[in-house]
Amino acid sequence: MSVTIKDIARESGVSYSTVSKALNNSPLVKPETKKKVLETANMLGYTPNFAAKNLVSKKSRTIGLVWPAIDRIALTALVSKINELVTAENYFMILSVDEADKAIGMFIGFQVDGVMIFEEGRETMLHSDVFSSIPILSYGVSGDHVYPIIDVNHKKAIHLAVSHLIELGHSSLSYIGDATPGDKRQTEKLNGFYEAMENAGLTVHENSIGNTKGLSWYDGYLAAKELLKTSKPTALISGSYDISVGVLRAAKELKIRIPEDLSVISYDNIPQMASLETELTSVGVPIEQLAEKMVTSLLSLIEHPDSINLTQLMEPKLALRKSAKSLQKHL
Amino acid sequence: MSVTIKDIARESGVSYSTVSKALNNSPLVKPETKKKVLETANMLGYTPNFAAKNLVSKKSRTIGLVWPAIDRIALTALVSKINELVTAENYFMILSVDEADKAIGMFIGFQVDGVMIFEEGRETMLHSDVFSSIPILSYGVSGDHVYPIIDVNHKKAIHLAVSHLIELGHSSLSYIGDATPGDKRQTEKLNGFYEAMENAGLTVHENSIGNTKGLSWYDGYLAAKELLKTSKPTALISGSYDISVGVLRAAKELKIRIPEDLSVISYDNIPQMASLETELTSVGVPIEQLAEKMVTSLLSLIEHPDSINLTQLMEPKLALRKSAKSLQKHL
DNA sequence: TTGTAGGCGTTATCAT
DNA sequence: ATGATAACGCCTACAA
Repeated sequence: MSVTIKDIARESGVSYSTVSKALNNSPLVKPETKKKVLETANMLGYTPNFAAKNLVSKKSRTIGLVWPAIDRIALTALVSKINELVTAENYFMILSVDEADKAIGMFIGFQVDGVMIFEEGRETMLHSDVFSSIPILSYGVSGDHVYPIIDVNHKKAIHLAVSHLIELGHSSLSYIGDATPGDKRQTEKLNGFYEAMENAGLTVHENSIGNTKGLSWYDGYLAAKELLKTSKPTALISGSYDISVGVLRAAKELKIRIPEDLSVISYDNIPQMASLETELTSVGVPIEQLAEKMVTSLLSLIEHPDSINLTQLMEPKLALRKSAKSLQKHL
Repeated sequence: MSVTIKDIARESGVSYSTVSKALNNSPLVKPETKKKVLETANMLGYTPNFAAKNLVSKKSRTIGLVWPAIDRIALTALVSKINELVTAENYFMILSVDEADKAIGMFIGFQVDGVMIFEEGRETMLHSDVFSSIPILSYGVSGDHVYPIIDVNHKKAIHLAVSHLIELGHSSLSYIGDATPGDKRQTEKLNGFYEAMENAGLTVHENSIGNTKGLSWYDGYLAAKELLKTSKPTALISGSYDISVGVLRAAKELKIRIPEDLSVISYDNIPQMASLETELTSVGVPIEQLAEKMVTSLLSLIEHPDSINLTQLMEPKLALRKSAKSLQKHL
């Protein structure tokens, strides 16, 4: 049986409504009373009951984050950053690794004020009544969604990568990534590649596209092995962090040195890029920017429920590391 | 304003207490009434309010997991597995990436039934009143804790690694890991190394121990570079997954091939070991076993609060992969 | 400045 | 089989 404000009230000889006020730092209570109450509260080891609190206030100052794919490590840094920002705004954040539907149901039950979804691959279809009952923001894929989305200009990102490689003197470029039709985010990247190549007047040979058919490192590994055996590009763009991990592994097995024999640029602008055996040059939106945008967007959605907040496209940047090298030097 | 059982009651022409019973599938309500209630509930898009529910029932069927170090990826697989098991037992799981104190305070506020802590490095000191008010289980370090701990027999793990390397013909072994005095878990590993070496009649030279002074890959990288330059072991044991990542990177820069020039065994028995550029042979408790043990322990603690549940030591296993090789072949 | 009372959404115990 | 009604812990008018 945990201690409640009534216990504090009894112990400190005031009414429990006074205790409530004192605990909430109301100006309506005499400083010394407040002090005494706080002391006995502390002494008794009081912890407020959110269930009761939320029940009456209809607010929890908590946001829920739906993150089913924790094994895809590309997002951990983003999660940490978001938690930081949310904390700074005096909110709590709780995570769920369940599927979106289940997680959101739970969050609503717990009376969170808003939820963020990390969508992976195909868009999560939510029951239409869900997003009407609570502010929802997704780090996901633009489309005809009913809830607002923070998305990345994927095409632009790939354009950046292609341009950089061309500047380095490459003309034989390959792309490796998931081309499963249902996954808009991934197909955007692939389309961006075709587009950028065409703009540059370069042709894309059929066997210079590697379809991983999945997003795990192993998918990347298999596809990279296939690709690097049949085709001999001087530069390769990889669709995600995890896929890049597979590419590195494949290259190693095939005794292809990076960047000496092959320049690689990876999608996903995250710190982990620097901790790979070969530091990967990458393109993507820096996570600080993403985090900032997501938090401010969701909080404004919570605090001004009327604010119409549609899809927002974030601008990617190129992060230079050690996996892409000028071709000239090695001619 | 979300829909409550009173709305359902009004809409379906029964009292709200009947609605409550119907929703909870009580046998005390006529099937047709139940059906009607369920229908209108569904029509209205009703979602139960946990705050209210928990308030009266004093149970939430939810456990909280404290996981401040999400950037240390060694644990993601464990988290997923735990979530799976917990779900199978009809519980929810929510995560927090805040510090233990804050996270637990929040969890208690949300009325979770129990909490798990992933302790990283130094032991989290909790206010003594915390763990008396809620079942707590830690994946942590044995010691004079007041709450139960699931720990790993770290020494044994290192012993396994050492024996394996000796069987492969190695006698010049090094250990690299965090030797910061405060961190019991890490120092256990180091002590295990000394012990195993002594048992085998091998001497440990001073410069064959690399102190990373931290647990990030970069710490491992720096220490490995130092170690591999000054000493020339034929085999190396690394204290954690992340440190191993750093070791791989250092070895690559120094043009040391694994396992041809150097055999490596890493601590941490997790799937990610197989996704590194070089698949690492490793020692540690398989995560399925850990997850299983943790979930059953916490749930039994929740359901039988009297069950005294002290520190439990899990037995590590050796997982053979490709980073450790017989020395003979290369003499 | 403090105390009283009503209500938040739900369950559980009574009556009916 | 159904309906009042009293909790659960807290907040917030309003009254004293």
